[in-house]
Amino acid sequence: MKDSKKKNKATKILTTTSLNDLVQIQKWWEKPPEEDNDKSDEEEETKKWKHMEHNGVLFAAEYEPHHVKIKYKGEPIDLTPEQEEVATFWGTVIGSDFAKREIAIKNFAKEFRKVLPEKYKNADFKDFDFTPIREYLDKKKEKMKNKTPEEKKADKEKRQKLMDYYGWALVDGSCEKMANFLVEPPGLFRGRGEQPNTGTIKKRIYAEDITLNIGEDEPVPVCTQPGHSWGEIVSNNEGTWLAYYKVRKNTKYVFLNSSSKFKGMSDYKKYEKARKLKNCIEKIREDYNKKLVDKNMENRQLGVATYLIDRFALRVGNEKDLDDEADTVGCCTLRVEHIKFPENSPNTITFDFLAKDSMRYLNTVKVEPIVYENLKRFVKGKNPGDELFDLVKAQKLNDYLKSLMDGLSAKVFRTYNASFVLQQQLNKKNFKIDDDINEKINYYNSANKDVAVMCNHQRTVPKNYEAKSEQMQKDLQEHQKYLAELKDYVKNFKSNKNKYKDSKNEFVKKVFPSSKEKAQILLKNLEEKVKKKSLKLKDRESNKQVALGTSKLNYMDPRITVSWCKKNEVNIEKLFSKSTRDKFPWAMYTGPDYHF
DNA sequence: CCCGCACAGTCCGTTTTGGGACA
DNA sequence: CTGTCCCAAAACGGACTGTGCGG
Repeated sequence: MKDSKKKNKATKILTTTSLNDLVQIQKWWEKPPEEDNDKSDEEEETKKWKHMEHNGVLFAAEYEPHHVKIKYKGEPIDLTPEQEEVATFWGTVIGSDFAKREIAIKNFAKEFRKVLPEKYKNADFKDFDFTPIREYLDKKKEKMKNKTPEEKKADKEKRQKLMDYYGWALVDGSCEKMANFLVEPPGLFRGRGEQPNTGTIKKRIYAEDITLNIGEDEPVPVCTQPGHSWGEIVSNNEGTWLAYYKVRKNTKYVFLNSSSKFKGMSDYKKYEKARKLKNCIEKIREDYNKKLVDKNMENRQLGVATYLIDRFALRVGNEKDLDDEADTVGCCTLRVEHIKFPENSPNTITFDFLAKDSMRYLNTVKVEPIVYENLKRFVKGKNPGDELFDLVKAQKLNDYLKSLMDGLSAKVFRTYNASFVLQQQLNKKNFKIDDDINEKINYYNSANKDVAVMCNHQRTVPKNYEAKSEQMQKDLQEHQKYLAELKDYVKNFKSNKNKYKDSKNEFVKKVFPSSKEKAQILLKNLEEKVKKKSLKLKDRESNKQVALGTSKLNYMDPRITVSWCKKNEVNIEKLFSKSTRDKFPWAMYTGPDYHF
C-alpha cells in the first residue's frame, strides 16, 4: 500500500534520528526579513514553506466507564457509558465557582437532559446528585498522588515519549517544537464572563474531524485512533498550521511553538512595524487631530476613535455575534452606556466596559477639550445601548490607518505604546553597576507594570492574598525590630551584652552572638534580608491585580529588555524565563545601546 | 546546639483553550 | 462571511521555600 510506505518514511525521519541532530537552529535573524519593498517577492511571501512533515495529532483516550451511579431523588440510577461520561463532566466541576454559575447550570442541565433516558426527560436538574462520582474522582486523584516514585517516573517517561513522537515537526530542514498536539479532550465549555455557551458540552473529536497539513510528497502520519482515519490531508503552504478541527463554530489549529521560525519572524516583524509607527507617530497624530474638527461627522468619529486607540491602548473592537459570544466591546463597538462625563471635572471621562475576556476596563482620564466636546456630541440624543461611534466600524478605521502608514492597524498602537512606555521608564533611571540587583529587578518590574496597567492586563487576586499579606507584614515588622536591636547590640557591644537574649517569636529567631564579629556578619545578612522582604512586599502589593506576563510576552519589544540587562549587568534569566528566552532568540544578541 | 531532611504549602513557569483582530 | 494567526487569563503541575523534627 502506498500509504504504509509513506508511514514508514515518517517514522524513520522523526523517530529514528536523534532530536539533537535534527534541531539545527536556523539563525534567520542574522539576515533579518526585509520589509517587502520589492513587489515581485510578494508571491514568495505568501508561500510559508516548501517542506513540512509531522506525526499528526494525539487523541484523548477513549472514555472508560467507572460504573459509579449518580442519584435521582436519592435513588441510584443506571446510566449507559455515554450518559455516564456526560454526568462525569459535571462531577469534575461540582463545588467549583464555575459549577455555581447560573448559565453553566442551565446549559449543562439542558445537555444532560438530551442524553438521559426518556423517563427523566422532565426531571428537575436539582434532583440529581453527582456527589458519588465526585467522591470517586477525588479518590482517583488521591491514588495518583500517592503513586510510588517509580510509578511516577514511568508516567513521566511515557509522557516524554509521546512528546518526542508528536511534539516535533520538520519544516524546511529544521526540527521545530509544536505548540500543541493533543486534541482538546471532551468536556465542558468554559466560557469567560457571560459567555452564552458556558457549560455546554465539547464533543469528542475523532480523526475524521481532523484536517492535516503536510508537504505535497510527505508521508501521511499514522492515525492512532483505532477504527478511524484522517478526515482530510491537504498541502497548503500558504498557512503555517499543521492541522485543524472544529469545536462547534470555532476552528482549533495545531501550530508550531513560539520558539519556531514562523512565530519568531512574525514577532520580529511586528516589533519592527511598531518602530516604524514610532517614526511617523507625530505625522499621524497631526492627521487625526485635524479630523477632530472636520465638518464631516464620520471623519470626526474616525478622529476620536483613533485618538482613543492611540492614547489609551484600546483594542479596535470588531463586531460580535451575541448569540454565541459574550457581550464585550472594543473602541469601535463602545456604547453610550460605557462612557461617563463626571460632573465638575472638565475634560474628564470615565470608561467602564467589559473588554476582551470580559475584563473590566475602568479608567478615568483627561482628554483634549476638542475630544471631550466631540464625545459629548456623539452621545447626544442617543440611548445608553446605542453605539458611540455609529459611523465608524473596525474595518473603516483600519482602512484609514492603512492610508497613514503601510501595514498600520489598530493593534500596532498597542505594541508601539507598550514598547515605548517600557523604553521611556527604563531610561528614566541610571543604575550604578554595583547597585542592588533586587532594586534593579524591582525597577524593571515597575516599568513592566506601567505597561500592563496601560494595556489593562489584570489578574484575579488569589484567594488567600490578604491573609498572606498580613502575615508577611508582621514578619517584616518583627525582622525590622530584630534588626534595630541587633544594630544597637553591635554598636554598644560591651554595655549591651546582657540586655539582649536570644529568643524566638512566631516569625523570627533572634540571635545575639557572643562575639562582635559574628554579630556583625549576622547584622549584614539581616539587613539584606529585611531589604529583600520589604521590596518583595511592596512589589507584591502593587502587582496584586496586575498580570505582567502578557505584556512581556506579546507587547514589549524584547530587545529593550535584553539591552537594558546588558547595560545594567542584570542576568536576563532574572527577567525572562526559559520559555520566554526561547521565544525571543532573535532578540538575545541585542547590544547595550539598542533603543526602541 | 546545629545540621540535614522530609513534608507541606505556596509560588511561579508552562500549558491549555477561549477571545479577538484582520485580510 | 471565513480563514488564519495573535493575544489572554485561568488551570495545572512542578519547583522552591520555609518549617519542624530528629539525630
